[in-house]
This record gives sequence, C-alpha cells and structure tokens, in this order.
Amino acid sequence: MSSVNTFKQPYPLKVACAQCNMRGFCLPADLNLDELHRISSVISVQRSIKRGETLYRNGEKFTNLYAIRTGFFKIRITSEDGREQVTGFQMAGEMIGMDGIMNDHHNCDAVALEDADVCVLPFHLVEKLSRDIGALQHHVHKIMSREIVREHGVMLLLGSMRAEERLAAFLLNLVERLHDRGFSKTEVNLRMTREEIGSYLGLKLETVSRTFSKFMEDGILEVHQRHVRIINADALTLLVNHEKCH
Amino acid sequence: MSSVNTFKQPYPLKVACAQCNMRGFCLPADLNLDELHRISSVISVQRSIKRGETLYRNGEKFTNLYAIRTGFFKIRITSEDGREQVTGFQMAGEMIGMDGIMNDHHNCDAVALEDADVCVLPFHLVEKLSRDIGALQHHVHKIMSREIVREHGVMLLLGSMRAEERLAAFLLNLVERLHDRGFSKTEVNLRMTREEIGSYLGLKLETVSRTFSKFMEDGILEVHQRHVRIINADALTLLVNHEKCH
DNA sequence: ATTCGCTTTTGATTTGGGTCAAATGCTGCT
DNA sequence: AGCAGCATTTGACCCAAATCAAAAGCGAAT
Repeated sequence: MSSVNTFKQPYPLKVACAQCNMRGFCLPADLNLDELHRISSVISVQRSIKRGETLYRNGEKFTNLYAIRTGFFKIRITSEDGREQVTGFQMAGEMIGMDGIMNDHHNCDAVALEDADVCVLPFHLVEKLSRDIGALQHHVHKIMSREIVREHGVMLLLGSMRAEERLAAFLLNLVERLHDRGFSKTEVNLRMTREEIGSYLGLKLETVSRTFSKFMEDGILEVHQRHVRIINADALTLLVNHEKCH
Repeated sequence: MSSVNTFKQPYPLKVACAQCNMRGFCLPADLNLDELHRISSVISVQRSIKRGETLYRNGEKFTNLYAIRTGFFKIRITSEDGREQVTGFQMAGEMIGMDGIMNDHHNCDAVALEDADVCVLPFHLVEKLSRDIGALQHHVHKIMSREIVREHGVMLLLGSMRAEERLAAFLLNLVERLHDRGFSKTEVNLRMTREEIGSYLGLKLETVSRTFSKFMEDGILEVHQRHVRIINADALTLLVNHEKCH
C-alpha cells in the first residue's frame, strides 16, 4: 500500500539504522555503537518510490547504492534491439545499484513492483567510511560477492533447467527469502506478472501460466491469481534437485 | 604451451607488477610508484596450473583472489544433482575468485583450459591495502561490479536469444577481449570444447556444432576444428542486435 | 604406424516450449 | 455500476533445439 513517508519526500529524513528492523540484512553484525552511528549518518535520505516508477534507469549517472526498506523491485536490462530481461527481484533488506560502480552509470533499471521506501547511500561516502571501518568494508565485498553467486545460480537455472524446474526453483527461492524476513514459508502474494516471471526464467508468460496449472493439477500448489500456497514443498525441491530421468 | 615458471612452483617468486604487461588490466591506472610497489608486495607468489587442473574448487576455503597472467580458465558451477554450468571463460588480465568472499568458501571451480600462471592475492591483504589506497579500493569495487554486469549480459543471452544469436554473441565477446590484449579481431583458437561452449550458452554440443556449420555455409565463418576465422563480423553483430523478425 | 580416447560432425526423429488465438477474469476509472 | 484495459488461462498448432545414433577426425601413448 502507500507509504506513510511519501509526503516527506522533499524533506530529507534522518534515519537511524539502530532502530531499523531491516538492519540485520543491510549491515554487518559486529558493529559497536559508534560505528553504527557513523554508518547511519551516511544514509542522508530515504526515497519513496511508487509502484511502477523507477528508482534508477539505464544510462543514469551512478551515485548511490540503495538499501530497500520496504517494497519490492524488479531489476531489468534492455538490449539495444529492445529485448528485455529481468535479472532479479529484490525485496526489503536487499541492496541494489552495484551495477553502476563499474562505469559510473547504471546499466539496468530498478522498477518498483509495489510502493517502496529505500535508504540512499552515497557511494563515495560508503567507500570513505569503508576505509575506516573494516567490518563495513568486508560487508560491502560480501554483498557484491553474494550478488555474483546469486547470478551464477540463475545462469544454472537458465542454462540447464526445464520449465517446471525453473518455476519450482523460483518459488522456493522466493519463499525462502520471505521466510528469512518473518513471512510464511508456504504462502506468497506474488508482486509480479506472469510475464515478468517468464522474463526472469527465460520462459513465455503462457508457459509460466501452464506450469502453474500443472502444479495445481499435481497438488503441489494452490494458485489464485497472484496468491500462491505451497502444498507440497518437497515435490518442488525434488523437481529442482533431481535431474530429469532419462 | 607449458609455462617456463612451472619448475619454480615451490619457490615463491616475487613478482613486480611494474614490469608486468598485464598491469593495465589488473590494476588501476592512477597509481604512484610507491602505491604500485606496495600493491606489488601483496602478490607474494605466482602459481602455475596445468591444463585440466583446477585453481580452486567448490567447497574450498577462500583466501585469495587470482589475477590471470597467462592462460585460460573456465569457471563452472555444479548443482547437487550433478548439473554443470559454465558461468564464464576468463583470460589473461582478468581477476577470478570473487565468488568466495560471500561465505569464505569457493562455490565454483576454476579449471585451466590451457597451462596458466596466476598471481595470488591474499584477500585480507587486498582489503588491508584498500583501506590505505583509495584507487585500489575503488578498483576492487569496479572489478566486482563489472562481473555483476557481465553476468547480467549472460542472463540476457540465456533468457532471450536463439542458438545462432547466442553463438554470435559469444564469438564477438571473445574476439573483442582478445583484441584488447593485442590479438586478432578476426581469428581465434578456441581453448574449449563444443560441449563447454554449449554449457556456457545453454545449448547442447550438437547444436553448437551445427550452428558453426551453418555460419560456414552462410560465409560468416571459416571453422577448422578449434580455429575460427571471422569472415563477416557485421553479420554476427546483426544477428545479436536484431531480434528475430516475426 | 597403430590403437584407443575423445571431440566433432551430420542425419533422423522427437519434443518442450513458443506462437497464435480466443475467452475469461480482475482492477481501476469515470 | 459499467466500461476499458490488462492479466491470465487454455487450446491448437508449429518449430527450434534436444535426443539418439553413427561415422569420421584428431591426438596422445605405445
């Protein structure tokens, strides 16, 4: 729904990481109070993004990383000839924008799939502070490494899995991340369309829809529109882990 | 062919980055002599890897990044059920091992496709020195960002391109990187098998072979075994850039 | 030089997912 | 409430790439 902070947009809001319930996801665990305070002071503003709007776009100058406080984003790249590929779905507690460091410009779009609030981290300040606080430095490295590893996994999915396996892997990954944030392990309200899921998984929207239907027939899922209940998580896990029997 | 340094393996060899002809690829451009010297001192040893051997493996403790001095690697991940995916081919001047930062263990294999020499960069020293030398810090961030962006591109390839487009994109990317290193823009000696290319591109080896044959028929390539000559680079570019006409 | 491996090519056939099309269901707007 | 515009589902058909199979080429080892 709409953010209570929306009206504050023009007035940079000082945020206290110490009070933020997403802190465990954005920041290293082993910080003393002084360090926490200094890191907190780097986050000068929050930004609210309405559903459908972009946080940053391909070609824009890179200046900040963003920590998602609430909401849900898709990250997408577009090739010259208009091909579009969703490269990830990011939720509260996750960091986005690292793609821009490479050449000082973003080369993908971050689109809010629901109203969102993000913490704005000017990257030059992150670098400055990283030189003082070893734990922060290492944390930044870890976050980028995690993104590299995540993308390895997506490449495995796109390069070697069949449609059912891809959708199963997608759902399991999604509920796992939601569960880490205190949500149900068995129910999701998808924020994205079948087409966006398809783009992420390298499938057409009709195939995504058919595969959902197949999973319902098999008693693995209950699907009503974007609400998905996982009936048989083991079946999904088996699909992902056991290569097709020849 | 075989490295002249192989016999030196047991005797850590002090390397001088200042004299290294790959310096432009591994290190930031704007370093003074003192900084260059200090960075150079971090690289305590070189390692030689024979063709077919691994530099690091999934599950191994992470301690170092590696700068490839000579040779050619494939990076591959293997899922629990034995599915294998080549996530990249890396050549001289490129940095590998960043996947291990995330959880202190590597989660992919780096396999030499020809005899190789790498510079070993103990990561804790890289972090230590990064705190002193801003240019190095930013360089490390750039390298990781570049890897993230590269993988975005592979996801686009795997998620939305057809076989011919994938192979065309692969070849163009390969010769471009080789050209940056002073090699021909039109000739490549592939270091990898059709199966490895296929794994990287999400295709079966037969499809890779057939697509090479197709490109020969069309007068786009000359292919003899692993030697490829690009006759019509524009045709390859067109294939990649122009989405299939409906 | 010969043999054994592996790699590569090519052909025949199958199939999973794409494409095209139509109907139905939501949601937001006036 | 009713309408317009998406999103989703489902069906029929098609095609690009996978699969299965066999032959040929090449390289390393004896």
